[in-house]
Amino acid sequence: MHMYNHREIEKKWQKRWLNDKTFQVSDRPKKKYYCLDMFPYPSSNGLHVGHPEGYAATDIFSRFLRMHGYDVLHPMGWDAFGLPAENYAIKKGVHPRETTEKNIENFRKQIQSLGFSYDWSREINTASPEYYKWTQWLFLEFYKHGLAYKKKAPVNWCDSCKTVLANEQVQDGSCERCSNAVIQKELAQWFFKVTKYAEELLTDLSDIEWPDSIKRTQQNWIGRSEGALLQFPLAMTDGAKPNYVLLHGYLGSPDGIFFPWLKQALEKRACTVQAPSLPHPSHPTEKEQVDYVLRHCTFDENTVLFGHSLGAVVALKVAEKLERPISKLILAGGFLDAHFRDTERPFTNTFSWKFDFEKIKKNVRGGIILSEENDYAIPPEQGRKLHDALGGTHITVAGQEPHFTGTREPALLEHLAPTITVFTTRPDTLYGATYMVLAPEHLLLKKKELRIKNQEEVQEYINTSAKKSERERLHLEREKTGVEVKGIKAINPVTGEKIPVWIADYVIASYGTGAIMAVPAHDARDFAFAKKYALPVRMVVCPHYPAPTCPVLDEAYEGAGHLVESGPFTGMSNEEAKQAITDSVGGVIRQNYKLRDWLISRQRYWGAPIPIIYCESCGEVPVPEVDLPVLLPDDVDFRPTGESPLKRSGTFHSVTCPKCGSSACRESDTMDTFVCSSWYFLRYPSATQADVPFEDEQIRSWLPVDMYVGGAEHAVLHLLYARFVTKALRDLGYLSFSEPFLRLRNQGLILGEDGEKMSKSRGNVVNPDEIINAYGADTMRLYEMFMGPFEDAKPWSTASIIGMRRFLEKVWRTYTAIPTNYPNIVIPAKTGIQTHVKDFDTEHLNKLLHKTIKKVTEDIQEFKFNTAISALMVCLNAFAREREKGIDIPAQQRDTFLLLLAPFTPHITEELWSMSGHAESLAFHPWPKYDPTLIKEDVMNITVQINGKMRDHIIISHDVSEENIIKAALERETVKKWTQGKKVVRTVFVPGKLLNIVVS
RNA sequence: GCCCGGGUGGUGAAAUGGUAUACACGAGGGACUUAAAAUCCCUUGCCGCAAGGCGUGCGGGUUCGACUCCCGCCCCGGGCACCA
Repeated sequence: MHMYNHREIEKKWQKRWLNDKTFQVSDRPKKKYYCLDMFPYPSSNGLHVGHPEGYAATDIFSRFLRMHGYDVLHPMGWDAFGLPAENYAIKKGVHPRETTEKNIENFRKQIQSLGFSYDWSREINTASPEYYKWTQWLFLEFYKHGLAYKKKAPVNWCDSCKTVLANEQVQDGSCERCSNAVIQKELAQWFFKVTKYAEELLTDLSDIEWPDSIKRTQQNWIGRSEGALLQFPLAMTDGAKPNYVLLHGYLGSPDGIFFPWLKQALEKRACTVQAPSLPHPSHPTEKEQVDYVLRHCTFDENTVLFGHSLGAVVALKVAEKLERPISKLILAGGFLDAHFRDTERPFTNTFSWKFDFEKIKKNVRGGIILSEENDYAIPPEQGRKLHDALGGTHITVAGQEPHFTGTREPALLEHLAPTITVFTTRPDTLYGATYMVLAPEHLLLKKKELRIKNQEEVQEYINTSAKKSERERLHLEREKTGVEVKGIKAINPVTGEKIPVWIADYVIASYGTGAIMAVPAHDARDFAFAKKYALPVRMVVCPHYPAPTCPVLDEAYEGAGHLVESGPFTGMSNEEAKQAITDSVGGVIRQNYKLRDWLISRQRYWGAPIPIIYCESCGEVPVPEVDLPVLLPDDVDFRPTGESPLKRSGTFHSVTCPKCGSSACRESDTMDTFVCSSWYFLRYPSATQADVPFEDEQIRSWLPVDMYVGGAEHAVLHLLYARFVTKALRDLGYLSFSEPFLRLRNQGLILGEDGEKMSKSRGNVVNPDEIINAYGADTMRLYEMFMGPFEDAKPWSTASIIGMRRFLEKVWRTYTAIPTNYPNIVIPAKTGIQTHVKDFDTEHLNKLLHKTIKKVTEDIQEFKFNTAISALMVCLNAFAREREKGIDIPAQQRDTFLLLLAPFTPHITEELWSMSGHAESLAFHPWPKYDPTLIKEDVMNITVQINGKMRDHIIISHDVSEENIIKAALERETVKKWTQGKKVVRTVFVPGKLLNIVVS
């Protein structure tokens, strides 16, 4: 017999599990459970004590489930791309591939030294070409379906990391990685269309079992609010009124979709509108329709020619044939050839599809091309082609309905007539709107025809706010600033009143429409601004209606009430008025989200290259799937310059176009590493398959993930992205479920001994290797699980580990009969137990054991590992006391206890299990069941309270009635002492537990 | 400013309407030992000789009874941050 030697035992079992492939699962599970850890970034610091906390929890859970007969998929892999390896390369000149490989080796060794039951045959590495080939495939799938797109936009730029960042990676206006201030830069970048799933990402939260705090964080991040789009015509001090020619499309008419609404809105602005009904809308021919327009409509230098869908094609042809130039050409959902996304249309051969763009450009002074982002018929490149041919402005907007088929399309009106469109959650306060505010970046300010009188002042304000970093805006910007835009006024659509237009950076360009109607009486921010610049405050919602006078406001009133000073709506409740006022001005109710599309381009080297090629003649060309992976070249100078390092690799950068063969270049940005980690859980089941990213059958067998464990810091990063990718892949037909992770648990942070977050600079980092070496993996696992509630942050204490080690040594002693230094068995005098009691106290200890089974089983299911361990300790202490008395624990009870302990400390339990004569591993042994009849106590211990204070206990059998218990209680000396000379007012009896006697 | 989590012995913590402090660390005492370590036993919220009183951040409330529920505050931690 030996002393407990953790080094020997742990090495032995770890080796055996690996050699025997104990934890490899089959591809065809009978009863599946997918238990997943967030895979680590293999940093050069090695494992941190925070890692094993989550890994121990999933390991306990996996082992527990295996003992319940589940086939548990429990894999591990490496989130291996990322900045630290690259930064290290810059500093030390070691290639990131080399560092990463070394770090992975180290991580694997460390993780294996903890005896986790991973299926190592499914290990994945996101930086391997076998993996990132499929990350690139994912990008291409998204690209093909309009979920990946490139656009020029103001983006977050970290000048120290020399790369752009996603919104989710900006914290307090600073870079998440290096804390450098983030500035705004206008760059063309790749985005994933997360916003398409905003609503679903929000509502599906109710289907998953996640911590409420994470759900709430995601909810807030998605930031849905319901409001109205309202349009304010602009009144310019001079300038002629345009007259409009509106052309409908295939199967359309001037009475269809948005045309009546649009016509009315333009006429309200005192413009003339011609909206001809084009001949044969269901069998349109070019000649007939174009001639019809030329014959029936009049054109002059103030004409704005508008065409929707096929009407846009007619408009182009009309513009080509005009004799005099017109003011403007506006095309919505237009196209240049008859290739549609959905079906063929019958006018393919009745139009010529040849355009004289020079002539058209000569005949129109300006042009606007509007693409609809969810267009079901017109592919996005049509808008781009039109723009290439015509110039002017090309804008992709969200229509009310795909392909601008809503009955009201505010986006169109906005571009047809000078208009400010606002999003407001308070359309009920429209009568109180006394001024407008545009964000400094608002497109309207770029329009020359506005004839802004203080252009210089306005431009200066725009410039200064553009220069401000996010952080500056945050820190020195409680005080609002702004400049009035002189020379234009907005018209309040209900009062007809002309109100001033301001620009101010308290309005954010990227939210809503980038413009607001300011209602200072009912919005705190507008109120502060109005006070500063002496703008009128008009109260229109009063909480005291119908009081004759409303209170004078010294702050904004944002609560509910009834409308006052609001024309026909006066007296209506403000909630009702929201819809009523919106309708009366032709506005639309709309949901708005704070969520932005996910910016995935990174100007860095150590990531998956974006598989796009730019060809001089074909433009943007996706790399054909057969050419994947686009390999990351090794011969690269990684120094960050702000330009992607890949651009400087000649072998990588210059290529030939896969479509036409002419010279082209590759996209040189790489993908955000979060793209790699947004789908890795789909890969594990098919980890070794080279021909597909994930195999159908495997997906059906194993997914979705049943239990997912990791840190809460990913609440709006990884966890949101993975949900998005899952939904997108479902819509592309690859998956049949909508949520990737059914249950989620977050481990709490392990703090340093000083109670602060562990960090190198604080010097409070604990190295798990030393702990494992000194105390053993089992002790380490047990300690991390015993520290406190799994989800709470808790400070590390090396001194406390000894308690866990003592517990395991006690287990060892109890099972191996290795004597303590006690020379022989001595019965402690105080207990008064007779020496002839040599039998296991079956009755009492069996009860305790069965209570322990119940407690441990329930606690593991609820991730309450700390109390489960404490229950195991209580049970063992009782066993050990028996052993102290020289009494043997019967084999059945000994085995049961080992099985309960096994998920927590697998090495020592396997060893003791085999020493007890079991040939098979206990990893798949059925989990013990408890006997409910054994758990019941046969006598009740009733607490007796007097006036709610505990005074006495009575021990009494179950069959005694309440009445008799009260009687018995009142006869007790201790009770009498309190009831003497008092009257019993009432008694409260809790069966089996407590009796409260109320006296006065 | 808004949202979330938390505040219980010397320490990590347990108890989610019914005996406050299970389990563990630390501390003190004892047994064993030439001695130490290990082990085993006892004690360990505060005041008090005791009877008893007080006690879960603070102040109120609901209740026969509150760490637990409600209202108002204070402090600590985390997240969001001019989102119309």
